[in-house]
Amino acid sequence: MTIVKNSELRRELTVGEVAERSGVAVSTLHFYETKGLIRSNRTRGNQRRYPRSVLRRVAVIKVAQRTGIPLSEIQDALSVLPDDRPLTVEDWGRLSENWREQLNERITSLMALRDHLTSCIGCGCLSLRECPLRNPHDVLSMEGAGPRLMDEDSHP
Amino acid sequence: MTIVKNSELRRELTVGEVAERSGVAVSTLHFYETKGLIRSNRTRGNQRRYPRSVLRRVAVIKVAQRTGIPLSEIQDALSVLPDDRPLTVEDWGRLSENWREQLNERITSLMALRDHLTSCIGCGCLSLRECPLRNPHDVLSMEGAGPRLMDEDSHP
DNA sequence: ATAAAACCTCAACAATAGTTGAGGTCAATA
DNA sequence: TATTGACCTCAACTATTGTTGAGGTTTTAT
Repeated sequence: MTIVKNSELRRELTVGEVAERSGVAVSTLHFYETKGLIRSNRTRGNQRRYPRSVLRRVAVIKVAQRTGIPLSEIQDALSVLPDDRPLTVEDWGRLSENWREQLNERITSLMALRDHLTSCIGCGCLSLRECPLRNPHDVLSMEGAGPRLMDEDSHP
Repeated sequence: MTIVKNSELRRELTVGEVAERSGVAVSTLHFYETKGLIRSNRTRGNQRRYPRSVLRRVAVIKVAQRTGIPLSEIQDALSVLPDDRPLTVEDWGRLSENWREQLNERITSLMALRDHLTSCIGCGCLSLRECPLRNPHDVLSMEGAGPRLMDEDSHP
């Protein structure tokens, strides 16, 4: 237990403090600010000062990134929230419900891929008509314009 | 059923043909070649000609990409394989076993995240000591230097 | 009061995964 | 043979997610 000095109970945090406590680099916090993901107040000397709620905001950003969501979408989602107070249960619920949905889709897609990868060890990816990894109407078609059907004559 | 002309049974494919059949852009094939992922023979006029096996190679690259593996690693894996003949069952087995392992880890990680996201709707991410998304020794510590423990005093 | 540590902006750079365009050549068809 | 579509190289550009460094200012501690 460290003794907490009075000065450390102040309401606002410097970038360095936010960086240390959130685990992201100072440069990243600057970057997030340019992207509109976080916001800061400035001292008269133009230095950033953050409300403590920024820590939770950064944590949310990191969680969303881990689900594979790009910063632009995170920004969209966060933009409807206040950035001057901690999230409420309702705030968080709206965010996470949406993200959980996307995450679920990604997981489902990856699991399908894994299963096909597993079964394709058996087929050796040699059988055109049976291997789902080589069939445009199965997994590969799930993302963009995937590989097309290949000819049987490409076999040895 | 289209009638296949004799000239279409030739052994080598042009970039345009590979692009069309594999579903990737010509520029991407050029790019893959600079990265050592595929290789081409050249005509006397310096145009690329590919053995048909390149189609399977490109398909494998696309599958690996979907699992989240970067091109550099795909290149490493493919570099031990011949690029002048189709993959055998053994070739494919070696590749996919390794990639399936990585894919499994990603899936496991994302599922843990999803579960925490779900349970955190209930906790509203307000309870510092209970929410695993905010605890550095749980999920967040699984990838790099994640967010650190936050103060209780960041609550309203 | 002064020095050190932390902060500021802005531009450039890094890695990944490509795409686009300019300027010129090759090959297949009429 | 002439033309047209496909091809060639190379450089520059796109987007994402940041990091690094130069040159200068503010804050904090002694």
